[in-house]
Amino acid sequence: MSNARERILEAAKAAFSERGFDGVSMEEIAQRAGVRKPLIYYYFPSKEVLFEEVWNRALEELENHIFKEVENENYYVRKIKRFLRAYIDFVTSRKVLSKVIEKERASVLDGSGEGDVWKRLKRRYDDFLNRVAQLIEEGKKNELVNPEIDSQTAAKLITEALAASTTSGSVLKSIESFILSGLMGRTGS
Amino acid sequence: MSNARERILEAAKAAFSERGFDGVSMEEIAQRAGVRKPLIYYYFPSKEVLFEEVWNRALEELENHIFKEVENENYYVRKIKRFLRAYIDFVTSRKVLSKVIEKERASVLDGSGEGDVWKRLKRRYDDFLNRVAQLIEEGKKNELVNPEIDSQTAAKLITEALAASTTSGSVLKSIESFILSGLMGRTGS
DNA sequence: AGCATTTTACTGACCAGTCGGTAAAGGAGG
DNA sequence: CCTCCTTTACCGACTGGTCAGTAAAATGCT
Repeated sequence: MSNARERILEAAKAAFSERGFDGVSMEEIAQRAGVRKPLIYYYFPSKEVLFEEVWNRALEELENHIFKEVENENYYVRKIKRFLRAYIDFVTSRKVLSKVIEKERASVLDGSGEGDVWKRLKRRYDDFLNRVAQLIEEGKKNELVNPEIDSQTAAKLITEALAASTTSGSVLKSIESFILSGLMGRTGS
Repeated sequence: MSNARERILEAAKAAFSERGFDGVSMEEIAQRAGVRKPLIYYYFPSKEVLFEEVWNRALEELENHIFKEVENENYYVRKIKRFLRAYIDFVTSRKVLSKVIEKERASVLDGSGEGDVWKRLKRRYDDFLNRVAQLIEEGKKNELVNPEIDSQTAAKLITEALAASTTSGSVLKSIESFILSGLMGRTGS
């Protein structure tokens, strides 16, 4: 088993999280991995594909962390609270991964990337968003989430908002109650 | 009065909004402005400073649009509703400007940019964030906003969430009520 | 076992092209 | 002539990516 490939991925993850896709050169990744640049191309056909694997791994870890915590809980209010707590926990404890996503989400989502790779990145993120939307939809069926709220929009809004909360521990409770009230409340017009 | 400078800024704005700071070359900006590249350097000392002016203008327009609508309203609930509506209106009607901000906000905020310029960009954005936080603080004084909520965090969260809502018209009401409930509600733990 | 061959993991040297940025010289109007 | 705007021509550094080659490990064959 080659650990060079893994070291490259690790270095790429760190680099992309600091400066984003365009801000990082293959040479930099190679140096951080303690490897010559052509070796990266031995394992990955292009910079884009390398980023794709970093991106997919980040989303997979995020999904695992969040939905594992949620699936064995049947009472919806507890479920959504667990979801929020797990999300916040992920963002604060796995900052590197979170920043990879945060830095490129805007570019991935508005689909300005022209190659196949960027389309796949977008699909992957949309899948994640759909799982969150499904969770909200479930709350509407249980009549615990405001039915006026569009699930897709709420999913986008919540994930975006939570990603921004890399702030320290004490304020997290307020984030949680903020979103919770937003979902359930009915203060509109 | 030279309109070349203005054409350059306009072209830069459009380009940066599509591909972000690192994704755009000075040559591309020059071509889109119908100008040779060195002319950009006649008006702007560097790519960073050019971006700085685009960034500052975007934030200034956003602030004007938002706070102009708010300042002559004294009843707080109407005030915050106007704020949200103006924000959503800006995001949906001035998409180019919104995207400039959205694409670089993560990089600007985590301060990985090393030069003076990036520090100034961050300061500028923090100022904007503080004005939003002040608005929320005002709601706490009027006992209309949940006092558990940290204003700074809420400001970050709301702006981040609103920026993501480039979706079409019908869902905007639900975004508004979502955030409104989040601010006022008290469903926490 | 021992030898030959293929595969794996890796590197130095090097592309062609692009990057941000510059020096110097027009061209136009006063 | 001078000053302001604009261009032509160019630079060194760096970009993503390629290629020929290699040490060592795995495999096949006898």
